This record gives sequence, structure tokens and C-alpha cells, in this order.
Amino acid sequence: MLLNQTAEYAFRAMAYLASRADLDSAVPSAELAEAANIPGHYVSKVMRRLVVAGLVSSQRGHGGGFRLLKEPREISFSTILQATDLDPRNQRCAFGFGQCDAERPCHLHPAWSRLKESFNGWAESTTLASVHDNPEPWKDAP
Amino acid sequence: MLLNQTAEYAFRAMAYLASRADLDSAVPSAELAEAANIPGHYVSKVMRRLVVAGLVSSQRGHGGGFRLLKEPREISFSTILQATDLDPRNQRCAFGFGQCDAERPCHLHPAWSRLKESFNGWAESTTLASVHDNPEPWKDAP
DNA sequence: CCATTTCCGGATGTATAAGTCCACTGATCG
DNA sequence: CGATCAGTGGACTTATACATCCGGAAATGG
Repeated sequence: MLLNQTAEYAFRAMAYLASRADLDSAVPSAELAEAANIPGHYVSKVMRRLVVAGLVSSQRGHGGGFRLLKEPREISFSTILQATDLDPRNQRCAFGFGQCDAERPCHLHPAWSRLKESFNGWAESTTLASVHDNPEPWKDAP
Repeated sequence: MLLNQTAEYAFRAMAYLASRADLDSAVPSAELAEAANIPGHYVSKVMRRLVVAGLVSSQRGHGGGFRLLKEPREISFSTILQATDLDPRNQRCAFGFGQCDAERPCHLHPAWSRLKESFNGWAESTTLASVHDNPEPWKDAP
């Protein structure tokens, strides 16, 4: 619930990119797969979305790989979710029917709005800079 | 995202049960399917979970159906989520690996905790009583 | 009792997400 | 240039959630 598998991968990959000392060096997909615990052959699928969304750049050939296009603190979780087609902004009301909206709300619409607002707030106010909030390095994971 | 399809059905079914004037009369699955917009043959699957969880009772035979076992205000969204195997309390950290927990948190664990706390708070503080917050009746949906 | 109603639950089918595979393209280095 | 490296993207397979089907069991009413 909350996040799907592909979004999780995207977050971990982005967090890994943001956690490295040299943000300008390229990280090949094999390293990303290992570091962010993403199935080897699935990395390219995940990263492609982030490239298309303009969050990371990709480079082919020797010495190529992926790198962040912005500062970690400029990349909100919301933009990562948008890149993985989970844009929290256009989620329909889970409780009403197709036509439930602000003008013709269902019985539970206020409850839905509260949830959505709090999720949106979280996604927009949290950025990759929070990678540095926590001292535990990724490498500690066995 | 946020809620899966089965959980949505469960919420709508529960909301319909809570919305009726006579809470003690039984509602057959055919009526639930119609009212809560659940695929006809899938209603029993959804309702079974709610029965097992002790939120509703079921009765077979003529005049049978489902009815709430508690007052709407006693039924929190959290208990409905638990009934549909989406217990928000035991969701692992989406950002860390398998071994990410409070003692050995990953880089993004604080961000995850904030999200989880806010979701838990919402699910526990919202009840089916909120069905009456909104004047729009379900029947208005074409 | 018997007929009917309604839930029960396993077996089965379908849609979508997740994951794999591979031939291709572009970049780099010697 | 030729060898190698690394992302690209389409085709394919697998896993999981969603949905359907149907025989059966309990409850009710006549």
C-alpha cells in the first residue's frame, strides 16, 4: 500500500545518487542495482522514467551511467512520484464513484481530502536532502 | 496508490451499511454490489474479510445479508484496513531494505516515519460516523 | 419437508504490475 | 577504426491482484 514497487525502487535509486560524495560522477545501472537493491534487469526501466521526467541524466558508453540533474534539496518526493506515474495530485476519490469531486462530493469525500492533503503535503515538503538527516550509511546493510 | 481496489470496495460497502436509516436490517450482497459499485461476484469476497474481522455479521437464507456489528462511530478506518490485509501498522519502510527498522534506520527512515504516522493518524481518527458529515446522498450518483 | 433464498469457498479465468531478455545505438578508449 | 562499455526500448515471461463461476450449505417460509 501507499507506494508501489516501482516507486520504491525510484526512491532508493534517487536516494543513493543523492547520498554519494561526488554528485557529478555517473553511476552505472549495475551499481545502482546493487546499492539500491533493484532487480538487475529492471533498473533501466525505473531509471528511464526518471530520465524522461528530467530528474536525472543518462550517458552511454564507457564511464557512462546516471547522475542527478539538480541538487538533492531541489528534488521533492512529489516530483519522484510524478515520474513514476503516481502523481498524488490527480488521484480520484477512493470512496466515491467516478463522478465524485469537490462539487458533488460523496459521503466520505471530506475524509478522503484529509488523507490526500496530508499525503501531498508530505510528498511536497520532503526532499532528497533528508538523505543526510540520518547518519546510518546504506553500506551498513549486510 | 494509497488504497488498493479491495480496500476501496470494503470502505464503500461499510459506508453504505453505515448510511442506512435502519442499521439493524440485513443487506444482501446484490444490494451492496449495486449501492457500493462493487462487481457482483466479488462482493462476497470483500464481505467475507469484514465478517472474519468481526466488523459485520452475515446471515444466510431468506431475508439474510450483512449488517454492522458496531455503531458507525466505533468503526475506524484503521480497522477496515486491517480487515483487508492492509494493516497500516505493520508496513515495512519503503525506502530501506528488509532490515531497516527503528534501531537500524536507513537514510530515509525519518521521512518514511512521518508518512506512516500521518497515515496511521488519519486511519485511526476517522470513523464511519463521518458518513454523516456530508449531505450528499449516495443515490445521487447516476 | 420442500422450495427458495442467500452466504460460503474453492477452482478457475483475466488484467495489470513486475521482472527478464536481447538486439540495437551511442560513447569512449586505445 | 575496432573493441568494449553502458543505456535504450521492444518483446516476452512471470507474479499478483482482481474478478468470475458454480456446487454446496445454512436459514427461512410455506
